[in-house]
Amino acid sequence: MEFLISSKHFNPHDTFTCGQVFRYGTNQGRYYVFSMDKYAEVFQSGDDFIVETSDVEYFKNYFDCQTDYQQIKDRLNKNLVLSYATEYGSGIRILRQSLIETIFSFIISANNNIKRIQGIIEKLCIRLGSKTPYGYAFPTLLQLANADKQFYTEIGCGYRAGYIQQTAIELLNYDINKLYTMSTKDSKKALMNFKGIGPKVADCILLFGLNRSDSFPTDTWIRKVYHIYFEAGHKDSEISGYLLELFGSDSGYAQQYLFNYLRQKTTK
DNA sequence: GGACAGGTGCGGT
DNA sequence: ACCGCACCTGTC
Repeated sequence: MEFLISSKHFNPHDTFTCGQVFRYGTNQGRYYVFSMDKYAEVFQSGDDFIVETSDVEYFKNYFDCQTDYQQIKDRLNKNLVLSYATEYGSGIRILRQSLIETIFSFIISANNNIKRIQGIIEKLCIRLGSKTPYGYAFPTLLQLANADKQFYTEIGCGYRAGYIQQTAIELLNYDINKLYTMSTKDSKKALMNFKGIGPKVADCILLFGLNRSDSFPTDTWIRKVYHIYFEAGHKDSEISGYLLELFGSDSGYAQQYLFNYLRQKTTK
């Protein structure tokens, strides 16, 4: 089965390469992506992209199809830097991902590079996840909690091995649904009680796993953006607070456009 | 071969 | 609260 997304505010390259997701790739001109135990392929057809998947409803939500990106861009474009960034990454969508997958993916991402993160997550899926018709699923919480620390070391998690193992076990006895109903601020505090989740990782989980667009992950790239285009010499917590105030509930979108803008320009 | 990666935990003020 | 520092390890 398949459905269409207009290319006006979407393309898979912008969306997948702006750092929010790790299990994607290209094959013969098509993009493919995994999410938990689900899978989709994306390819262009005229002015649209076709999403081919066995779970249409899941991926319509995943690709944030009910959000009006024109309105978001109109608001953000009042800021000069953002007007360049939204033009540059016009096809970015914020993916509505699974909470468990974002929690563990972003613990792994801390002080790590994307290539290595992808390798670790792939091994994680192959060795712990269930087999599906198209590949291996991201492990369930139970599968993650049943693996020991040595396993996580073996697949290359380094000093994060203990964080992952501990957090998986603690989450087993935690009512994860609370995170959906709490305020963004309280959810962030709750997330930061788990090992391996600091302010940056918590913001990523809020934005990508809990759909809280009123969070602004401040990483090395955003720090650079801020110091180049906004002001110099501020601490992370101040940067995050300032940008959050500036962009409000559009913060998450602003963050992705800015991240993409600087990273693509400086790594090419 | 050393610095770098989408930071975090920990101990010391 | 707010620093400063050590930290696994593949990749360049």
